[in-house]
Amino acid sequence: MTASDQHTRRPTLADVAKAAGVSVSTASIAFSGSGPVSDATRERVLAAAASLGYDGPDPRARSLRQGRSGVIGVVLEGSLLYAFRDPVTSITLDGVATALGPQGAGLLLLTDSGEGAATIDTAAVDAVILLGCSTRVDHSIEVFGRRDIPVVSVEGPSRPELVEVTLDNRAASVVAAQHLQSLGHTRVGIATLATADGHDAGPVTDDTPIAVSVTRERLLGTREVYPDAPAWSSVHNTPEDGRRAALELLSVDAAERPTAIVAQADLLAIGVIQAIEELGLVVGVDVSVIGFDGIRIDGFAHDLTTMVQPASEKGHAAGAAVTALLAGDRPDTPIAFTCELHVGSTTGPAPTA
Amino acid sequence: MTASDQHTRRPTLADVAKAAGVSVSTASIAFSGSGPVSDATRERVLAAAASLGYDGPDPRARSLRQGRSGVIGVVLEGSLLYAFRDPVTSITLDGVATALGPQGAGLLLLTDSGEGAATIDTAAVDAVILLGCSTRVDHSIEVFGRRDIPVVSVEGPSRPELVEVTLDNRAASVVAAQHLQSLGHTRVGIATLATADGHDAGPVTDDTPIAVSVTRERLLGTREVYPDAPAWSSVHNTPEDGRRAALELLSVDAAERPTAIVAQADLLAIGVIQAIEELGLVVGVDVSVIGFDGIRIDGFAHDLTTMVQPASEKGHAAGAAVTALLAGDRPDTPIAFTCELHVGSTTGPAPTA
DNA sequence: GCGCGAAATCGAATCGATTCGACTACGCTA
DNA sequence: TAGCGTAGTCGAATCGATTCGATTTCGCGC
Repeated sequence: MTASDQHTRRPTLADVAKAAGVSVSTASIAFSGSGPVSDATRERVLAAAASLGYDGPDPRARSLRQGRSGVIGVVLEGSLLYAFRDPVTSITLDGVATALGPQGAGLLLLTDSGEGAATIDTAAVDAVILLGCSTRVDHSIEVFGRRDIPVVSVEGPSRPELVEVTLDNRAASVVAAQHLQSLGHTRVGIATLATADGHDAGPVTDDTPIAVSVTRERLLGTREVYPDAPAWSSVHNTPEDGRRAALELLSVDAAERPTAIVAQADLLAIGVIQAIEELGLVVGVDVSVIGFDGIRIDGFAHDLTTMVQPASEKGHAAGAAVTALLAGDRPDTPIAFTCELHVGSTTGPAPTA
Repeated sequence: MTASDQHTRRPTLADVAKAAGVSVSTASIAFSGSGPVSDATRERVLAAAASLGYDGPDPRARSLRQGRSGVIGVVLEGSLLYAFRDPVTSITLDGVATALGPQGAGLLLLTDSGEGAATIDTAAVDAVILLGCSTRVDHSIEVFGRRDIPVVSVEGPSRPELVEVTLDNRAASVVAAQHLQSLGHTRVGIATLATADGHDAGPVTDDTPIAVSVTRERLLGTREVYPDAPAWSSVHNTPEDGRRAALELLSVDAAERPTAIVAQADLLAIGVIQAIEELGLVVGVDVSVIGFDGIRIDGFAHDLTTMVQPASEKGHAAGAAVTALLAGDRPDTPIAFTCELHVGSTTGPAPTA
């Protein structure tokens, strides 16, 4: 090593140790605090570090040696744009962050879509949280299993080796449907979420394969009450897609037309309401609308009837589960959450005509 | 190593190499594709890997050796909850992700708030993108500089060593104010974003120190046209905070009352409108409202007058800048974006009374 | 005054890959 | 047939820390 190298190269712990006149192991201890060091030594090490411009151990080296990176992977369905457009995702993620907060683990965003698939198995994560993913991630789950990386699945795929955080999607959908039933509705239409990542929007029959568990469970719940209800799937959880679905469902003879629409998500419901109004119909009178999620939509004109889910708690539970798993405890699984019916002004008695 | 260890321990590249009867270096090349290998050898290595359940190189070891982790840090202001509640953040982040997409770099979410501060300097990131951060991250920027970690600041702090992606916040705010001026408004109130992370809401005078550059620039722009306009700062960019700000600004004698309110963000504007309506006034008639951002608010009843900013492009530029920096190119800085005035129905002529 | 345990420090092994330089063998040209 | 370039392979160094076991030093009780 020449003198000029010393200017170029970033200082390492070895340089600091040499400058402080101690061994590398002692310097390491002085930084990490694991093990006994005299105050004098520690100060000497820290002083040497400061004068060399050393900012602490290289995280890469540290994580190799310790086998932990301090990073939790969060796998989202589809693109970030659509993932975060749904407030439920943000709120859940915030719950995760708060549960993880104290340790200050970083959250690494990953998606289960095409390109990212290379990354998802490649990332240096200590644990993984799947947020509403489809069966597409099955392969990755196996890889994580072989690597002893704990996986928490929030309303995602179900497998024995992973910890699940669940919502009573099916039961809640039954409650929602019964609410409509109690109002006298007999003809309802269903606006579903995506059946599988990358699939086009279109009619959903009993034979349609559904890879996304949330979509499947909510549909099954509704069909328990309304077995023959026509359903139309969307690609994204957005008002635009909900609007399109509603237009499809409502474009039939007036005699056949649904008097109520079950939307599998509030964002879809917003679009459904928009479509109804475009058709010159009155929401809650001509056509009732019930959503799912219970998000607060700022400045939204209607008080949406919906199944309110505890998104923040869900995220918090997922974060806590990760913490437990990393500590060696295996939490009881599944960790189940339930929804509550909120009756707003978008549902009303079935029109008598 | 005993036989039982082989069952416990995860296989390493060395194990694979031994099983395939090749050297570790050859096995490495067979996996990474860097360097010549005969097809026969590669197949033998891959077969050995498959039979041992080896899923590719350990990312920790790889990143130590290569000095790169494939992870880009994204530093957000405040908590994730509030960060993602603003659609601008999500959209920008998605822009970043698309620009980074092909390489499949992961995005590591970091916040500049208290606890995370330990993490932010500790994370193994190849580059960092600051999204609208305050001066609080100044120390971290220095650390990144010493570590040769490129930093891109999107509407964040400005320093010579970092690449900046900017918005014409000040000029756009002038345009917004001039729009009100052209409508005859003389008394306007300003609902600002947070002046500094952790600060309480309250009046903003010329002496108030403002650590968040976005807040400062937009305020300066408005004050160029309306030097004496009273301003009230919020803590979070939410309708609730906007509503409170509006109630503060409007709770004066009718003669003194602003006929228009400039909100520094659309989410604030929504709350402002809500407050106006609560007071029994008519938006766009009694009190005009202009926002900033140009987000589409699903199902929102009003067509908000606002300065539309290219959030996605901003994110994309930031991602592209990171890519360039990592490739060794230093992009021209700052990379500047401009806003456009969208005139909706929430602004109208100043009341003549 | 002797011995013992704890505190402080050190040297060396280790984490699991990538990469560099060296070596072999082979095919091609003159 | 001698010479040369290249594809293929290997061994060893390296990335920068943490951690284990050993060694030294010191204080204290008996």
